[in-house]
Amino acid sequence: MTLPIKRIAESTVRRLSMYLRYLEGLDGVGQQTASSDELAQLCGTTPAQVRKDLSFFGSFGKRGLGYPVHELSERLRDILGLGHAWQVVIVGAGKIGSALAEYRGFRQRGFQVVGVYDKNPEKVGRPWGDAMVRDMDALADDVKEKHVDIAVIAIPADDAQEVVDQIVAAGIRAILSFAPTSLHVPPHIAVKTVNMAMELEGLSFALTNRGE
Amino acid sequence: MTLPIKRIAESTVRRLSMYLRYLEGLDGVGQQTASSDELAQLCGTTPAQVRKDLSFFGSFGKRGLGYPVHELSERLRDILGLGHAWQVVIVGAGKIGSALAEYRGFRQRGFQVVGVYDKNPEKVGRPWGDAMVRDMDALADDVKEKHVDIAVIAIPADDAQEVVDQIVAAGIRAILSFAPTSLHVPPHIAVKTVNMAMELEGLSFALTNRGE
DNA sequence: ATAACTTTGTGAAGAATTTCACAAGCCTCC
DNA sequence: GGAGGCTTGTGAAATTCTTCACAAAGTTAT
Repeated sequence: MTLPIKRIAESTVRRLSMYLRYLEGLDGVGQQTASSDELAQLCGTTPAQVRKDLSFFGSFGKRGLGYPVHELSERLRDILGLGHAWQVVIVGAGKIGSALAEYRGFRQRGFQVVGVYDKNPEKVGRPWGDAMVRDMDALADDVKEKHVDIAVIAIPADDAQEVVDQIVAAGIRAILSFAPTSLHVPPHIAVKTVNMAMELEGLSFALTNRGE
Repeated sequence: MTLPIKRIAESTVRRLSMYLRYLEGLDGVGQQTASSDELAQLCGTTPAQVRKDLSFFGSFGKRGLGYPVHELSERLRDILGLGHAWQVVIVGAGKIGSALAEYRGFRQRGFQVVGVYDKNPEKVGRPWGDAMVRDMDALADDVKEKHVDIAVIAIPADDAQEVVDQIVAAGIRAILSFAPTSLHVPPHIAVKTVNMAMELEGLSFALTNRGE
């Protein structure tokens, strides 16, 4: 793969992820090639955007024909690092953690859940898929010993920063947070936050101020 | 409120939502004023960004002093349209829908869940909070009759577009989707999509290509 | 083999967003 | 009431991201 010299925009990465999803769909029904125009329509973007995004990483298409569906899928999986078997822990055994556990795409894509943690004694010890819920006290040690890559934070906002500090100290490398708070971490840690309140309020704003 | 002449960037709206969250916290502990610097640190952004964001809507601060916490909270609630009692339906009675139902901030902020729908006959009729799960067939009619504003889509990607088409025809105005697919809607409909796979793959990318 | 058609890859232009930097305003203290 | 210290509000600059537009290259048909 041509290494990205420039910093790649987050929006580009998000779109790559989307291209991959649709390419896999096309691959599944045996389609051989797809044009930037077709991908753009599927993903709700523009052909120029598709071509530009892909061009950061190399030139994968054939002029006059489009992109080879199967091969581009593989390339995108490489680019996105989906070849690895990332070690994931889920922190918080509530509904959100539960929803995540149910989510198939998780394991399918190489995200391997190696532990679920909760501080509530009633939940500790309960079965959870193949494993069981462990006590939060064990989290930091486990992260260190098992070289966990990613932690999914599904606990209340007030507890989140403290837990994050612990697992950062224990060597976590990336965090996906569902806690409605901004997390402070050292710059080498990758963080994504999904904030439902923010999304809803974005809709509320759109409904209120539309037509402007 | 000074009406926004310019189109307001989505990123700005997201930050407004975050400012509001922290301002409410400060208000709760009786803090009278907050500077753009303090807000920026809390929210993980820059003071200039805070001031610029707020300046789109008016000038709420006092030089030398900062922003009045309580008053700015109220203004932000107005701006974000959180005075309304938005009517919300949840489509899909699975784990994600369930997690949403559990989410307090929902009702707190004026989002009123008036119905939960599922096409699975086993789930239809089950209790759900105060109400019960209704059959998906009733969704479009209910949206029309009850003037539902927002639909939360928590069903598989393959079913999502069809349902969305129905409720758009029935007069829905905004959609929050958890289906990992891009939804096609007329331009006057507000749509937000939360895509867990995309977030995880963003982290995978960061872990793979960091240090560049 | 040629012509007509399609589609990529990409500099350059354009648009959007963030950051800078500083004048103006408000507060406090003496 | 004047000086000193903060902090806002905001044009302008810088940066980032998207769109344009077209040459180059491949395909298909004849």
